[in-house]
Amino acid sequence: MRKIAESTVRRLSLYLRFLEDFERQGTETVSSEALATRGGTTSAQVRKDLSFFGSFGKRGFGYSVPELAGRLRDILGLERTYRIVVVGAGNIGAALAHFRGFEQHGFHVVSLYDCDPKKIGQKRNSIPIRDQRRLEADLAKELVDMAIVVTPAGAAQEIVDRLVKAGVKALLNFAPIQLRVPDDVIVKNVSLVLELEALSYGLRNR
Amino acid sequence: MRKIAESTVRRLSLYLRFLEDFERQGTETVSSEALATRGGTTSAQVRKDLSFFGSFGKRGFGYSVPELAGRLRDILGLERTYRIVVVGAGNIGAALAHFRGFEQHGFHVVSLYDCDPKKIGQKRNSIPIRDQRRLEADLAKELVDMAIVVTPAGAAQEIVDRLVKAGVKALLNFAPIQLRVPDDVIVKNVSLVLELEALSYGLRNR
DNA sequence: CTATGTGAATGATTTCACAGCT
DNA sequence: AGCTGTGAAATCATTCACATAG
Repeated sequence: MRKIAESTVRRLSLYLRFLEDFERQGTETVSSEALATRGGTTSAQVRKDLSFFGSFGKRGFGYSVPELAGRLRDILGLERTYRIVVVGAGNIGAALAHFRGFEQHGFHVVSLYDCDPKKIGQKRNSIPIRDQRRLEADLAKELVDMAIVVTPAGAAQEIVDRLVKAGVKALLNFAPIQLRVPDDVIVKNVSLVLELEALSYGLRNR
Repeated sequence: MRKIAESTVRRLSLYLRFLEDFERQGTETVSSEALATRGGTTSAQVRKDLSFFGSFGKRGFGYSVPELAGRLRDILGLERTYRIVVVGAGNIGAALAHFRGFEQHGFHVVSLYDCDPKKIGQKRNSIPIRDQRRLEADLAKELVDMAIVVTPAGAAQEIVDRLVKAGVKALLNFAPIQLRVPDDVIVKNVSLVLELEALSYGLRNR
């Protein structure tokens, strides 16, 4: 498959969110223009994004909402569910455990990991908090697809090395460091301070 | 000022993070190559990013760590602190209240807002939870610079309309909807499901 | 001699505009 | 008649490569 831009993939995910809304409200058909307006982009952009993967619409008509949603789920690899662990059961880790959006979209948080003996054995939203030292043993029994890293900065790289060694190929990193991983491991970073700094820049320069 | 790419601004913020590390460990001097390696980019990219704003290095030598950090803070508008409110005192809102990174970087969370009478009046990490209905009255007394929106999807647009009307010009949105705001209001979206879907796409296509 | 700063070249992404289906 | 799908054009971002300053 031809290399697809990160920005395109992110927009596809956004289009899928809109299609889910349309599905819920029973809308049958949608035009590229309608998706564009909703997502703050242009109809040409929507059509171009889709065209990398096939042609899913009917000319003069638009797209079938359920069909396009299905195609996007297929493209994004969402026809299956994913098993996830969250490493770090602090405030953010616990909040992630309670976040319903993950489950609703097929991302199943199977376990939290922490090193605080007071937390180990507890649950958050019925998800168990396990001893971080058991990570390798647990993953060897049943591998997970993705890990969310919400440890302090100092612990993140070591945890990630262990996750990678255990076979995890996709990471969502909240720690404020740039992780070093092999080429076949995908990392996405979430940095709230960085987002606020981008807002700060924006406020100042306009 | 010439229009600067979003991607450049985000990298500047990243460079600043690295410079803060260097400052802490007392490193005096850094090269574009060192910053590049750290951030997974190239030295040419680093120099180009900086060149949009001036020339801060010494040829044959590199950059003074404290000086470059200062310049970046200045460029990003971080020579001051910002007052922030968090709307929605659910799990994520509470986690944000406990997040030390905000305060450390000059983003001061002054208040949480919620509509649940059981939560109103409580505190999270000594930040008060106030009645959402008081938003306008409070902001009229003392305006905030930014708001973080962590309400359910259904409530987000209405809250944002009120924040905008009250004069807030910068929003960080966690709600899974595309917000409609006037042109002079900046919005950055954080969508964890979108990040996981991007990981899903990545896992499948390599 | 070393590492910056920067035009010029290359590469990537978005927009345009219209032919082609339905 | 209307909206998609798509090459071609335009714009935007990154990389190259080297003159220049310390």
